[in-house]
Amino acid sequence: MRSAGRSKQRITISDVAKSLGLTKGTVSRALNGYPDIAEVTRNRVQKMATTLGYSPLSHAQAIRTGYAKSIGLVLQVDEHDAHGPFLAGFLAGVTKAATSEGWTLTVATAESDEDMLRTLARLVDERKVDGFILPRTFVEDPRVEFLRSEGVPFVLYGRTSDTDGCAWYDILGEKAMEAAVQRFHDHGHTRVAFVNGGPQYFYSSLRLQGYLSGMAVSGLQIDNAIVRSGADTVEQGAAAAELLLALPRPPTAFLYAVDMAALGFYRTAQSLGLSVGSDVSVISYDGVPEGAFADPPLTTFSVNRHRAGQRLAHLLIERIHGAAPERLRETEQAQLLERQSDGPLALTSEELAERVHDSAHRRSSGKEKEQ
Amino acid sequence: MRSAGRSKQRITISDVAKSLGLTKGTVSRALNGYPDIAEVTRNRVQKMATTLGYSPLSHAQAIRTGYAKSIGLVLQVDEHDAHGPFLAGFLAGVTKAATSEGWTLTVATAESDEDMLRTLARLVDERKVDGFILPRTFVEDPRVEFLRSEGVPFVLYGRTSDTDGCAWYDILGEKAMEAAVQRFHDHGHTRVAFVNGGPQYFYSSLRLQGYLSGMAVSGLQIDNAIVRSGADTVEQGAAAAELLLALPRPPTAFLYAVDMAALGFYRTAQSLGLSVGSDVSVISYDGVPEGAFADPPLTTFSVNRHRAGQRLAHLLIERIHGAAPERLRETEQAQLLERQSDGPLALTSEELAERVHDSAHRRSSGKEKEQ
DNA sequence: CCAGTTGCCGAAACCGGTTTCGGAGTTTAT
DNA sequence: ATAAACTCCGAAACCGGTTTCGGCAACTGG
Repeated sequence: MRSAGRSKQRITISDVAKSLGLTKGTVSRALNGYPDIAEVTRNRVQKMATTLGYSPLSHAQAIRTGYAKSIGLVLQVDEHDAHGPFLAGFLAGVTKAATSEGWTLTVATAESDEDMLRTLARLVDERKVDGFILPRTFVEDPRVEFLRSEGVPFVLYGRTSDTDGCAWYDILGEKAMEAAVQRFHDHGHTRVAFVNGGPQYFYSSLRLQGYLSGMAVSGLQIDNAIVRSGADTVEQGAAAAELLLALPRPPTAFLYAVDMAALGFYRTAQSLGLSVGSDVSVISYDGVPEGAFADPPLTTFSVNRHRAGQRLAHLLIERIHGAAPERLRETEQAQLLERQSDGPLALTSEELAERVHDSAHRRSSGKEKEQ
Repeated sequence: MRSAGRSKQRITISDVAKSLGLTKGTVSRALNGYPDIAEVTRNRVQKMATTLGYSPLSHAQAIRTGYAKSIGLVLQVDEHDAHGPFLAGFLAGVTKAATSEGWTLTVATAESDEDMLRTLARLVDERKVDGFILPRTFVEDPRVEFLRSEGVPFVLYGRTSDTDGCAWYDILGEKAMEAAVQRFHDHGHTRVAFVNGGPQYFYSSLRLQGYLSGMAVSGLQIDNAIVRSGADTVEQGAAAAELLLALPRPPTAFLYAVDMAALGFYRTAQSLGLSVGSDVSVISYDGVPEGAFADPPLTTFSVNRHRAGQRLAHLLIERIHGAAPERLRETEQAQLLERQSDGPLALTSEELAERVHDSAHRRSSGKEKEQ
């Protein structure tokens, strides 16, 4: 059960105390900023601690203080791996901020909603983490309810409706949607479709708002026939595109709330012989790396995930230290990546309909694409 | 410094002991399989523990046992974020295996080599983790040397030259390269270029071996002019492609050791007006999601990262428990994803050279593409 | 029947910290 | 000068476990 063990003897708080002729209690208080320690003593202790290379064992602290100095992140893996591309930079941001304050990041994964709650419970039960970062908030989020009822600190990556006790960091997706509509409008488009993500995500409601507001600002007519939702994956995005393009008066501009779904739009457009970026325009949101390698590269709003991670870690630590959640709410703008999937209006809605119709005929026999 | 704290009172080992009329020492021994506990007592204890919902506090255990039951993973972020797409499934695998044995995953990031060693040292120094999974092994790997000298358990995701004390899990990239060459050969290609990753990675040496062996098996001539290395990113891959295609007798088939670099090949091919999958063929290795959205979809060897993570976590835990590293070495095959970036020989090397030459002329004027 | 094992558990030390309590020495107020 | 109030630190309990040690009772063997 042992072996493979480390050898080097750690230097403990007692070592520091001994070499200073103090007791470990005094050293502890000196290091932790208690007021009943003479300033000169505190300095001696701190100096000795650094020259000896002492650093407290967080486990030992945790057992008494109850705080592990660890932030928790539980990823839902089955979730149409939308997480994937988000992850690397995000983790870097979180750990960077965490380490700078002497904290660590504990990550776990869950395969279902129940698994998620079980995992959260286990981590907090075993005191492995002091709080959580919750990515991708839902309209009805069981994680929030659970943690709130348990009194466990958490910070949302995203916003939510029931803001009670919630701290968050979020990107203003609604502003991005609004700007996208105006960009389409500036390019002469008037029939702008909106393909939203799943209604279970809170961000979907925000992005819809943004779309509607953008349409209003641009003075464009809202047609519910070209507003869809529930597209988070490539397949779902492709299906939505098929439906929209098959309309009698198809939209010429497509605003997607989610990059992966927008990549599905490419698939449909291609199979209909439509050239993305000229025949039809699409703008999306997320900034996934796949978008840069699509043909043509996807115009999208990118979020700085590194920064998001960093801020979230910071906010969570503040929250754990007792800051009021109301004070811990930050939002930021997404950044437009102007690429080639959108452009000036080239085909009218009617011409587009014709093209689609023609292509549908040819499709009955020949299959295949080329490039 | 406090507040926001949990309320519910944990039940401790003393609670279990008290409600059984035993001492906590006895309960501890009963739960941990000590032989000096009567079987009937052990059963009573276990039953009571579960009905009371007792689970030991890992920190409290760690302080005495020295083991935090946590596996460490330090990601190098500056590393041409090749990590990105690898990550999600990998983490899921690691945490799945870890949790099933009551362990957790602590992740950190490092921004440079020194930062990496510092971070490793810190984590083990503070006893935050009991060992590490080291992804992407280098030919000369400072992490390995450091951990070996410190006596800290670790497991490699990849192999290495100095196998002393090393346990690992790896995918047989060399077999994949070999199979790819043969696939090209079966399609009539004879001039097969190889674009390797950076020579600092150990896998590059293996993949080169695989390429050479594949060429030998297929009876193809090896021409050092069409064997390159150092391409891990899109840009580097694109640059290599430019050089190779500018040769008097350019290759018609391109074997890339790294997907991201292969995506750079697309860029170059496109700018030269070459159609990937027909005019020129490319096969690669990694199975990054971006490849599926390239046009045409990239034929590549995919590795099951979820499984890799799972096995690595398991191996590391065994290693920490004292198993000999020689016993902890596993390898597996990559899986070919037959997509559309390769095909039968269509253009001879000479015809290809001509096409490239013509295109180079037209290129002097027009310029576009960005990402 | 008695000495020597063996089985089983309690008592207590221990791990490396934190926190409470009290008291000695010094300063301030009267 | 003395009482009261501070300053500052030692002593010891404590957190929640693990591990060592020793001893009692029940078996053995001779």
